[in-house]
Amino acid sequence: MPTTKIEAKNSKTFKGLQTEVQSINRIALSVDCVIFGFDENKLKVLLIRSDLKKYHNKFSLLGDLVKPEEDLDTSAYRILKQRTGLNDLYLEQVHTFGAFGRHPAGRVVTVAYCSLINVQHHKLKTLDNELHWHEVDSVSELLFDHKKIFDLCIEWLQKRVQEHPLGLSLLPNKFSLRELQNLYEAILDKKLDRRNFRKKFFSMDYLVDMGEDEQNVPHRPGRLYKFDYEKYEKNKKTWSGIDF
Amino acid sequence: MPTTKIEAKNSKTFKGLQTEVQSINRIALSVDCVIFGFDENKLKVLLIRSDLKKYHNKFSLLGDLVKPEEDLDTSAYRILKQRTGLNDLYLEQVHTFGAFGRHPAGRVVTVAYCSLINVQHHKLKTLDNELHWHEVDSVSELLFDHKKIFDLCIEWLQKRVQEHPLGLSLLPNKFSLRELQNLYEAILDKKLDRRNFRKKFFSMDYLVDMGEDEQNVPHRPGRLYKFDYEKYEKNKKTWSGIDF
DNA sequence: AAATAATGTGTTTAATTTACACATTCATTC
DNA sequence: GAATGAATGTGTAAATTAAACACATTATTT
Repeated sequence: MPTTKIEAKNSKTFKGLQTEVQSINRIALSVDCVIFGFDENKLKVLLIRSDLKKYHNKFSLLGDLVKPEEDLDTSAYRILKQRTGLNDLYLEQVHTFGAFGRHPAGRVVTVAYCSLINVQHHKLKTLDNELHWHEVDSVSELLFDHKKIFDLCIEWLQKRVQEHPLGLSLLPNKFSLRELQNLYEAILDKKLDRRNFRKKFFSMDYLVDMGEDEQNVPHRPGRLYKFDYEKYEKNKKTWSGIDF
Repeated sequence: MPTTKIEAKNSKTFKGLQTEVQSINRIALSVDCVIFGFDENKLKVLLIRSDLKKYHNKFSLLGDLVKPEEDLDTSAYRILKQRTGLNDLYLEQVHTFGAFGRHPAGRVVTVAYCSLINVQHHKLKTLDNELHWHEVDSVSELLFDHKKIFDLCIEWLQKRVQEHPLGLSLLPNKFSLRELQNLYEAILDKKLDRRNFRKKFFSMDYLVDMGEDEQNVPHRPGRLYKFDYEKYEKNKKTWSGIDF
């Protein structure tokens, strides 16, 4: 049983706290976005080539410092907007990385967000600048601790797509079941049984038949569906069962 | 299709970045710990009465500012150590709260951590100070946005105990199945079938029979078990299946 | 018209989850 | 020490869910 003295109270005055908050003890805070896309049946991530000479040829996540009067979430949306030109992307906070030596420019704690975007809608925008879509399989080295952040976000995504339909925001509004399955296979890095996959999705009963088929495919076209987010929001599951 | 100009590059020099990181754009960063305990078959949370006159009689989570040269995780462990006297508690980061106006003393972004401790081992320490165990059901008003943080951590816990054995760190090393079930019922706020609960836990096959029975219970004593963390770490599941 | 390639569908089996009841053991009470 | 009370400990049947697996259909291409 440890004998350490325990601090019984918050021993600070409000003024003292204000001083600490407003002068000392400050830290730079940043947001880094892991932006996923899905194209050519591959899961991709949007990276930027660092233009700092010190780090030329290294790619990094898209990030920026949080402004002093900006909500943290707003900051993440701002960065997305700046980089992709879009609001209304799926965005979720994943984890905060705060190891002391993680950034060479000084103490920077960064909050990682994952975003999912439909590559089809943004393909043109990345052609002639330093932004590039990379296949997630081939991401090896990134700036600073960005590889660690990226790896955690991949894990997060794999888990999350199994219990939440966020993955669907990587697809066009209308999609075929083949596209959907390709997406899941790409994210989970695993082959799935086509019949069971369909059965599963149909039984969840959130797919709406659009009454149209695919066009311009070199084989029999598949049916197109959209996802009924409204219905999903109403029927969300909560309890899944103890299992580990 | 939006027409916003997209920032193609990180347009900052390293020096410029250093300036931003080291002078302007700094923010106070804190850690707030939601410390769960389990006692008298109730899920409890450790709160502290604010000693700031402005906020007397309000309870708050246990938190402190992150020091400029301290790892974020280290910070959380330090706070736990200061408040409970213990290292080696289960601790996990949950979410970062960064709304601009959340703290009256200035801009403070806080990282919420959940910690689980065995109340039996620490009961005495909280008797004569401002720390109190509260039943989670009866937590209503907390300082600042701490209720929001607390609510999220409860949700987090409910989900997490179903897919990870962290809940067991709320129990003594040796525990009966009844205690285990009471714990799960308290956390999930739901009655569970005793037979199916046992079957489930036995089938996961991580409970080790200690060859002893409960003592000093006013009825037939139950068998005592411990959890085999080593085995769990080896056999961890990963894939669970698409379902939402 | 034939060949190709992917879509679309159903059944059987196994595994898991749920619902449910009675005998056993220890402590307490009379 | 016999009877009572209260919680432990166990098994089975039914229902649901997941897994494995094969063939007919449709549009395109040759």
